[in-house]
Amino acid sequence: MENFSEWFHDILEEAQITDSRYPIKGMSVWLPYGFQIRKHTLNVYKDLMDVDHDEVLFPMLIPEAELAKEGIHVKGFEDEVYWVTHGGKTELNEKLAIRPTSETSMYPMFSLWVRSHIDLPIKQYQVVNTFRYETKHTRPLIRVREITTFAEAHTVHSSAEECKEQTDESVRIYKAIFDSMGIPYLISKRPEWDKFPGAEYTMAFDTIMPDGKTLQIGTCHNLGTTFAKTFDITFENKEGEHEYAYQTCYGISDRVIAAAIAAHGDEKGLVLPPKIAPKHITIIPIIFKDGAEEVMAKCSEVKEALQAKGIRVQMDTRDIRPGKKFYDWELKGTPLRFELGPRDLKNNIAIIGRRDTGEKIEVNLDDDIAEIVSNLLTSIETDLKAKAWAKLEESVVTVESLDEVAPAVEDEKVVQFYWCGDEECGQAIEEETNVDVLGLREENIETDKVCPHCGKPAKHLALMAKTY
RNA sequence: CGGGAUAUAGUAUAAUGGUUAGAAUCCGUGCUUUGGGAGCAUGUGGUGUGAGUUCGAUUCUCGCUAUCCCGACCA
Repeated sequence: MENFSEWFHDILEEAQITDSRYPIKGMSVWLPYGFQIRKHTLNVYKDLMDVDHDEVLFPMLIPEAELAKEGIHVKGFEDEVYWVTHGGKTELNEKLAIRPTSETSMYPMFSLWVRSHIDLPIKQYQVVNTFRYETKHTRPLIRVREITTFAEAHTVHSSAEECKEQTDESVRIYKAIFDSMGIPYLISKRPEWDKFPGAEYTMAFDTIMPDGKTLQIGTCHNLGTTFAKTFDITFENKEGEHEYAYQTCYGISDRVIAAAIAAHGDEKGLVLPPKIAPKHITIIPIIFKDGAEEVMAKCSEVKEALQAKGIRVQMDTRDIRPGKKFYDWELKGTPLRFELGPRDLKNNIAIIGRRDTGEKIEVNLDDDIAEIVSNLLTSIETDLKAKAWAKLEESVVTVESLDEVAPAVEDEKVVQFYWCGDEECGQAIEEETNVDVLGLREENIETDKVCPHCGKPAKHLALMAKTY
């Protein structure tokens, strides 16, 4: 995969994930196969969130006055908001923003809902589309103008400690999501100048794409009382005093799917982790004129047996040569393939092929095939994850001087270095190297290293990379 | 948003200021096939959009839209 950009663009079309020919820049269509992947990804998300969050749905339009209330926040988004200015031919008295994110849509309502500490915490999430007028070159799933799958959670708490705990918990939830899809990640605390507009601090997940650039795939923001002050979210505490509520928000998007595709794919196409694969296994009957009925009957029997055990199974009965079917499902990334022809039937065996390793396993038709398949799916999940993590770890190199940054980045690496943590120094480093500081991988550590820019004692381990 | 390039069939492409825009692939139909991308026959389908130059524009010029590369910004 020497040209990731091209590979990614082609695979989305060939595997029928999205059709990016929709005539608006940065907006594309989810095709049935891609939609299935998206659905299973959302199920992973929802299963984890539903444990102690409530799913809700807020309106997409936000009055200009609400959006403008939080000065720092609005400044972060002002250049990328779409506006609704007319209703039919009538110009609206007040422009309506199409949500670029939902804080200003949700928090005025939170203000009405929160009265006392009894009402807290509130933990809600919604899966919606959001819109951002991107000026940069857009890229399906990675940089789009309509984020079709914006899964955002918002919580309200009665103390700063609880807020901090929630942010830690959010990080744990996101780890679980990425782990179940085998997506490797780097967690870092974003630098001051790159945190979510209005947040106290931002914990971010970045993955490394095959071209060495990082992709932000999830963020957890501790909002403190910034938004509570702006939107007047107050509660009466146990002592009968009114205080501002503490909030967090955290979100993931379509990019998770982009990351899964990029993390596991190969020259033959997609390699989908079982959790999000539309089908776990494709049964390919090998049909000749003679014995076709028997082969089909056995295949159907296997299909039903697998289905009964909750395995997502399909049978490819198209009247084309088997080789074509093999290529098709390899391209689409189905984790397993089950081949059965007259010759096998005579020997009472079948072949199961693994998409990730190409390995072919002979099974006896009297064996518990559902059991074998389940076990294979589990090892595929484990192996994909291990392979992707090994690649990520290989991609991170430690540097001691800024001169080493450019060659490392040229070599498609992410660099980590010991840093003093001063904002001014960080900005200077970004300017000098023309590489972004992702953030702090480890904070306030004991080290005798010095900052490669200013020479002051280093306090943190920081990450730098070319970013998407 | 600044600099550069591109736009021909579903896809990737060839050609042309003037009769009917060509081959591939894909797709449809028929027959023979089917253990790693089948063969033959036959058929459908095309110059992004708006204006200008011109007797005549897919071709030349400009705007718009979209796509690709580089930069600033951003998730």
